[in-house]
Amino acid sequence: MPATIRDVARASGVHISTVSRTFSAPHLVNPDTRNRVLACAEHLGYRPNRAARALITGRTHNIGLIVADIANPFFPPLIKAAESQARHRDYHIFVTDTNEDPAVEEDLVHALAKQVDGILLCSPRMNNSLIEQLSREVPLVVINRHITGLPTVVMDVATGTRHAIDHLTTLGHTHIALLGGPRGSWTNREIRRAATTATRTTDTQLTILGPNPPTEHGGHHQAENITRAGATAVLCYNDLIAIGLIEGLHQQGLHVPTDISVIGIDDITLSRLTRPKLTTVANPTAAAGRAAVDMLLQHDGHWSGRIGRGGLRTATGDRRTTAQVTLQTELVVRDSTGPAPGAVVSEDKE
Amino acid sequence: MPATIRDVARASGVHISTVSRTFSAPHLVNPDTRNRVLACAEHLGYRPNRAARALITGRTHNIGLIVADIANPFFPPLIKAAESQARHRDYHIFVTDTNEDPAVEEDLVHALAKQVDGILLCSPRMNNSLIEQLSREVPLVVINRHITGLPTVVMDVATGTRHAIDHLTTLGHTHIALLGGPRGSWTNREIRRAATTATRTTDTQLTILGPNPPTEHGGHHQAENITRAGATAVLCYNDLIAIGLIEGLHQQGLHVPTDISVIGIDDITLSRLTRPKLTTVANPTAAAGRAAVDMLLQHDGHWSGRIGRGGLRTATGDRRTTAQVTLQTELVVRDSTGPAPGAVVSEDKE
DNA sequence: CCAGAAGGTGCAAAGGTTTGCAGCAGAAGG
DNA sequence: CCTTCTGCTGCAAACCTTTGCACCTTCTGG
Repeated sequence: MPATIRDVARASGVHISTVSRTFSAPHLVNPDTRNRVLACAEHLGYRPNRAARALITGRTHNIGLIVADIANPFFPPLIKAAESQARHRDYHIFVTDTNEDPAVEEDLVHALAKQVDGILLCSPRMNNSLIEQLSREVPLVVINRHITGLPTVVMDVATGTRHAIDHLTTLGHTHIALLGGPRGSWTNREIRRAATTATRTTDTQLTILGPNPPTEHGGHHQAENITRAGATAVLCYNDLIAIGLIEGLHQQGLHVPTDISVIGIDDITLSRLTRPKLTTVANPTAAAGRAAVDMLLQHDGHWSGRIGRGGLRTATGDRRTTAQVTLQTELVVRDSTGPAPGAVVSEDKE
Repeated sequence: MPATIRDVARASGVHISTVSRTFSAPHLVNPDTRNRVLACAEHLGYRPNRAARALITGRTHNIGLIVADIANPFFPPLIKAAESQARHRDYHIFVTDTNEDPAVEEDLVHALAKQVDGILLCSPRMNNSLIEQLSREVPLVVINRHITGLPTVVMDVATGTRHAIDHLTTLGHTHIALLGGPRGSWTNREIRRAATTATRTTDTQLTILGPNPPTEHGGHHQAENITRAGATAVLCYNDLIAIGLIEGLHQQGLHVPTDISVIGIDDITLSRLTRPKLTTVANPTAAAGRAAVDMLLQHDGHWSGRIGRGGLRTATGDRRTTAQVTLQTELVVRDSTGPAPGAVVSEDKE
């Protein structure tokens, strides 16, 4: 039933190769012929069969996107941006979910490898050497993790963390807690490192609690430990944890920000809708999604140089130039942070 | 570089057809041979080329999923469930986003048609006749819309609406406002119809305001109109609108639920995290995602009956039996609803 | 001991497209 | 008028897999 290139060829009185060229290399065919072919194709409802095209070109025009948890509100904006960017370049995106499981990650890379031109690996939980190995099997762009020698897109969460700590110390907080994220997260390590460094210079005490699952439950469970530790301010691995924490503190009868200040990281939509509105380090997730797609496709352009008949893919040893993109974060001060209880803060806001 | 069926055949000393059968019809090949082949395949890192397979079988083992807005928190749980269900059946999912634009919907169906075995059309905004027409080009399962003659998965939002209205009238509310959703939404029409019917039997006044975009802004903007109308309770098209509305009311100095009650629909995760926690009609979105995948794949099974050599797809006129699934909704009472101001309610709660 | 079945394997065509090469016509240059 | 070039088109192989059919061997039952 579906019209093939052959039907179009017959209808327009040309050879199938001419039809093929009309679509994949229009400049090679006479304008008159081209228009005739296009008219016939339109009329027959012809659409190129991507499987057949993929079979011979070796390019599927598909991209894989692997995320830890689609339902985690951090990811949808990224997915959305990536999908949109890809579509503009005539690519489609497979989205898959690993349930935060490193083993599933590896399986998925393999499963997708043969039917995509490249994979966007988002906030991976597996270790670097495995990622490097996988990147030899299929073009990979890693998001939210820096790996030397691989194309990566990361957010400058270290600077964001520093700003957050500064913000808190300025408000007079001298004992800050850090609620860490999941094991295996590069971002988590960055935050811990940055927080440790930032508090060393001042007289601030830092209490680190974790790892925690990156969900509101993760934050909720730690509420007691926070108060027990005596911190007056908390920086959280992400907004979800922060929101769960606020909820937990609230149940203990503590008020945010009067009794205790809370800062999240990410700036998911949700953070503007809770009460109090969350102070947070905004991550440009949409930009990250777009950048990753661009990097993958730009690379893909490089790779697409055919080496003679059938030389569809480059040799594995190919050392291509890898780009590393770092995106800026921004501290967004809202209502969940305030002066430390009892602290005297000079509020010269000029 | 990537190993093909031919490499495996050579390595294990059998014909390529035997290798093929080892993977696609294992019971037809001698266990000894099979193991030898599998060992060689494993050793060579062979993975079947899906494009080639798709080319000859006509089945891509891919599913398209078209949603209005990935970033709308209603969808991710559905996407996640669908993806997981599909993966268990060795299918992958293309996710695309229409930005609430009906024209994009149509384009996407066409773009996806040739590289998927079927499409899940989620909360479509286009009209029924167009959907029916598209369903003749590619297997379609429609979610959140009832169309006679097509396989559909809907939530029984009418019953949910009735329960919500009952809940409000029981609390003594006599003037209820309904904040409608976007134009073209089947769910929106259902809610309006059910609300109108439910209020007619009692002495309740119903004020309908809309259409509104299904976002928190949509609700926020209507806050003034609600108070102006004088309603003491509001049922919203979805939780996002409800949350935006509460925010807007709050800015007017009104307190929820003391001054005014608000009910949402969907029960997105967020609804449990706002303050006050939202009373809402819970929709089983994950179940819907799974059901839709099942329906599509079951149908697909039907269709896969090859008619002789190369008869890969059924004729278009094929009148297959279509299933219609309706999932139950549930009223979840939380903190955003309470007695109408001044109303005397008998609180016999045992 | 023979007919027939059953189990396992090989053969080759087919699926829709891309692309290097060859061929052809007409134009440009000498 | 002959060459050379350019612009366009046709030819056919190749991409990798699936599958109907035919063939061969071994086993079963009579």
